[in-house]
Amino acid sequence: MRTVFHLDMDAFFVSVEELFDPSLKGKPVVVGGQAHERGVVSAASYEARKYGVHSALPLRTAYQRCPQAIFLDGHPTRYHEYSGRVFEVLNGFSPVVEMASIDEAYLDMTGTERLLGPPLHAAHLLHEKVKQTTQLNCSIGIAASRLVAKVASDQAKPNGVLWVLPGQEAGFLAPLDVRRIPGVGKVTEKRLHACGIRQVADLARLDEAFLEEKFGKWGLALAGKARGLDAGGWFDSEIGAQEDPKSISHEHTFTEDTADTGQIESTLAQLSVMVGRRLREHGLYARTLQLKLRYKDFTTITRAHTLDHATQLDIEILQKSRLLFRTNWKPGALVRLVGVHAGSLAPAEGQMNLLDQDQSDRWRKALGAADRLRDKFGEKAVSLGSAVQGAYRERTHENPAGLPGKRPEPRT
DNA sequence: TCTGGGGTCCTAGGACCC
DNA sequence: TCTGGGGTCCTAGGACCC
Repeated sequence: MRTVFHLDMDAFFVSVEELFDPSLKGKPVVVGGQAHERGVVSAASYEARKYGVHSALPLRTAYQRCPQAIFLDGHPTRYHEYSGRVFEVLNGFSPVVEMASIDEAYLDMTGTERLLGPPLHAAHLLHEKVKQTTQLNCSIGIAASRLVAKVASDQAKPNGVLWVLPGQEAGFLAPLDVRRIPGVGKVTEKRLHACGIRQVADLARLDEAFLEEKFGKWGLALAGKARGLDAGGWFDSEIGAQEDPKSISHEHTFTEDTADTGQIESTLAQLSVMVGRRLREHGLYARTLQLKLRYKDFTTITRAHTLDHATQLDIEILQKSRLLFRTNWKPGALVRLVGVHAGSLAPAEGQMNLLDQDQSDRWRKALGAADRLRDKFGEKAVSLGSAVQGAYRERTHENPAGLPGKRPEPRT
């Protein structure tokens, strides 16, 4: 029998902000941007939640509901720093720790009893230690599966510990709304309601065949979840098994919708550089590049292209995403968002002829140098995209095929 | 309600191959 | 000729999570 902890920080971003500005305590605080900006709430203080403000709510709506709230842009580097501190504490409690996101983690506590005592005791020690080293509150769920531990930490909020005893899983879940099951979102909830299923108990009563017929592969997993099992999908994976990312992407929503190709393509250049850089950081190469385009009316298209080799080079990423943009954009249509996505990632670039290989090596060295400059002097040290764009223009003159030629040498 | 940005996983259809 | 069947790859879209 496994013992799993799920630890979730309470109102994480807001709580970190309060550490740096104690005057925020007890007030309605919204992290995510200014009240009039495009964007959504990243985190809301419990005070703000009383007015119906919650994460993912548009900032403008949050303002309508709670005009007296304090709106903050937030400090991502501080959040990462505190997330790291939490991780250090967790590492002292179990060798098997997995940060599931910036503010939550799973710990496999199986076999820690001799050292830390029974689960509830260990959880209280952990809760204390987190508070002591970060001054932040968290909630902890304890169960035999990841799924139930996660639901338990949710029920324990704020600042609580909840243990679901082995054998009690179904009973614990039964009275809860189906929406509490991770993976059941707005759409699935509605479909379940349409079938008369509102609580987990209703779900557990149904037979698997019915759920599979109605909801496919997902329905089958759902049947297991209703009984507290880590049935299928992500929850079934080992805790702490950290794998390479499967995709890397960056996107940007314009402050105002635009049909200016210069603006859109220079944004594509910036996004391409960011994607290329992340690929190099991970030592990964992408074979599929994808453009994302969202229009004024929010209709969104994605257009992908698979290369015959894998790449981590900014220019190649830009070339493809720009081509996809030029061939798929409805001319004149106002664009709200553009994105660049790299998929089919692998740790090597695959077969390439020697000439291309040589060119590719030189680019990689130059880009590595640019990355280090940015590390040292900040993101603006190497003008984003313009170097690549310049190189691209030269290249198109000399070499219309866009294949690596003798020049240009990358400018950094 | 005027809707971010970074991900994961699933579905479904078509191409292509044997 | 009126039509198979499985496997794999690619593309597009969508649900969901924090």
